Amino acid sequence: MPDADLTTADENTKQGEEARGPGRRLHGAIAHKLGTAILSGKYAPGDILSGEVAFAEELQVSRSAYREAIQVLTAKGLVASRPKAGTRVLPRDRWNLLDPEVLGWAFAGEPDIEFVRSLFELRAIVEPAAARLAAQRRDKADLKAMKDALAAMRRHTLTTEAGRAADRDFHKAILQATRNDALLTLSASIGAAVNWTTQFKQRARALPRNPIPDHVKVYDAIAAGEAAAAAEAMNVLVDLALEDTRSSMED
Amino acid sequence: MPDADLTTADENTKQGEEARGPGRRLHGAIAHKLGTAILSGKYAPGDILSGEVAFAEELQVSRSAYREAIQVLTAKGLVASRPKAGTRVLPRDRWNLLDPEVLGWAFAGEPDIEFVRSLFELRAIVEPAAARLAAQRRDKADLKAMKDALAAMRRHTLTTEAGRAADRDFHKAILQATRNDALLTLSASIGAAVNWTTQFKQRARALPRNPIPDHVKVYDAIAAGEAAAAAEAMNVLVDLALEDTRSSMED
DNA sequence: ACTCCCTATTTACTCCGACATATTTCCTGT
DNA sequence: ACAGGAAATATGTCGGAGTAAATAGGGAGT
Repeated sequence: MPDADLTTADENTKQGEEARGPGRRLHGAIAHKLGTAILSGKYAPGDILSGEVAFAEELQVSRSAYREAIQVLTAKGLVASRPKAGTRVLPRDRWNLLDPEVLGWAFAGEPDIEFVRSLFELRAIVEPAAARLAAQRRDKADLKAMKDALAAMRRHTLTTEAGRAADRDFHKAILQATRNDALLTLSASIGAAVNWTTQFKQRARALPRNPIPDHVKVYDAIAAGEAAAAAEAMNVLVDLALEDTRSSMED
Repeated sequence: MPDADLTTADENTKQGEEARGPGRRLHGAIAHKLGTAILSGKYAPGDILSGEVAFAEELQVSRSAYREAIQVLTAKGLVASRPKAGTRVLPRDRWNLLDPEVLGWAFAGEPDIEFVRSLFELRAIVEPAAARLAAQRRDKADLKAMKDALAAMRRHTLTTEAGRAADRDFHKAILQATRNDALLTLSASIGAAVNWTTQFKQRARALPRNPIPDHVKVYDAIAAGEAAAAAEAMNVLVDLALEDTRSSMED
C-alpha cells in the first residue's frame, strides 16, 4: 500500500475551457504531461517511449492510469503502440492539431510562431466565409446571441477571462448561424486558438486598439444580410488580430 | 534508439465496419462499436450509458478494455464520465466531427445528407483557398507529388481503393504545398470525407463524368503559379463533386 | 556464404479483484 | 423547512497474472 506521494506534478495552471469541478483525473493529468512534452518537442516524432512498466513506475502511477493516458494520446494521433515495437511518437502530419486539447498543449509552453501564423491563416480562410454564410442564414436568435456577446465584450474587456469568453461566444454564434456542423466543430478549435493568442497579446502589453468597432461592423453586416460586406469586415478583423499578435510576439 | 526506420509502412487502407478480429485491438473495437452507435443516434446526447461493470459484462470484455475505449471516446469529445453520475453522451457541438476516426464512424452507417452537405461546404471554403496558397508556395517536390497522384488516378480509376487513395494523395499534396500545419491537419479529415463520399457515389452507379480533366486544370494552374485560376479550378472541382454526390444520394 | 523458417524473447494487450475517491442521495438534527 | 452530514454508488486507481503479437536471433537447408 504505497500511499503517499501523490504529489508530483501539480503545477498545472487551469486551462480547461470550462470551470470544471475539483479533481482532474489522474490519467488526464498524465495525458496533459505527455501531450505537452510531445508538443514542445521534448519527444520528437519517431522517438520511442520507455516501456509501460518502466514509464508508469517513473511517473509513480499504475499501469492502468498510464495506459488510459496513452489511449487518449493515441486517439489524438500523437502516438501509436504496437507489441514488441513499443510506443512511438507519430510524424507531425498525423497529429490532430485542431483538437482543442492538443491546441491547449501546443500553447502550454512558448508557442511556435510559425504555428500561430498557420492558425491565423486558417482563420482568415474560414471565418470570412463563415460570416458570408451567416449573413445569408442567420435568424433572430443568432443575432441576439451575437448582440449579447458584443455587450459582454464591452462590459468586461479582453483583459479579463470573461471578456475573452464573450469574444469566443461572438465567433461561435457566427459559426452557429452558418447551419454547418463541420464549421461549428472548427469553432471549438478556432475559439481555443483565439483564446490563447488573445491571452498572449495581453501578456505583452495593453492592447493599443479597441477591437469592439471591428466586431460591430461584422455584426451590422450580418444583421443586414449583406454577405459580401460581412466577409470583408471579418477579413479585416482577422487581419488586425494577426497584426496585433505578431507585433506582440516579436518583442 | 536514435533512428529506427519508422518511415513508410503505412498501409492502413481497410476501415469501416468490418475488421473486427485480429489486427484490431479489443478496446479499439469497442470504441468503434460505441462510436458508431453514438454517431448513428442509437445513443442520443444526454443519454447515460450503463455502468462500467454492467456494460463491460454485456460486451463480454473486461472492465479495463471497456474503460480504455471510453477514454478514446472521451478524447474525441463524444462522452464524459463523472463518478457516481455515470458516462453521458455529450451534446453534438462538443463532438470532434473532424477527427478522421469520428468521420469514419459517421459514415459507417447511412450518412446524414445534411452532414455531407456541411462537409462539402467546408471543402468549398478550404480547398480553393488552399489551392491559391499552393500556387504561390509550391516547389518542385510538391508538383511531382501531385503529378504522381494524377498518374495513379488515371491508371486505377475511382472505382478502386487504389484510385481513391491517389485522389486523396492529390488533395493532400496541395494542402502540403501550403506550408500550413493547420491546413494539413484538415487534410486528413477532408481526405477521409472525400473517400467516404466518393465511395458512396460509386455505390450508386458508375460515375458519368471523368474527373481527371478537372484535376488536371487545378494542377496546371498551381504549376503555373496562377493563384486565382487555381482557386477557381478547385472551386469547380468541388462543386462538381458535390453535384455528383448529391444526385447519387437522392435516389 | 546465403536464404529461409522457426524458435525465443520482448512488449504491449487483456483480464481479474480489490481498494480509494468523488458525487449524489437521503436522512438526520436543529 | 432548511442545513449539514452520513451512507450509498459508480467511476477512478491500483498491482499482479496471464495471453497474444511482433521483432530479433539462431539454426536448418540450399
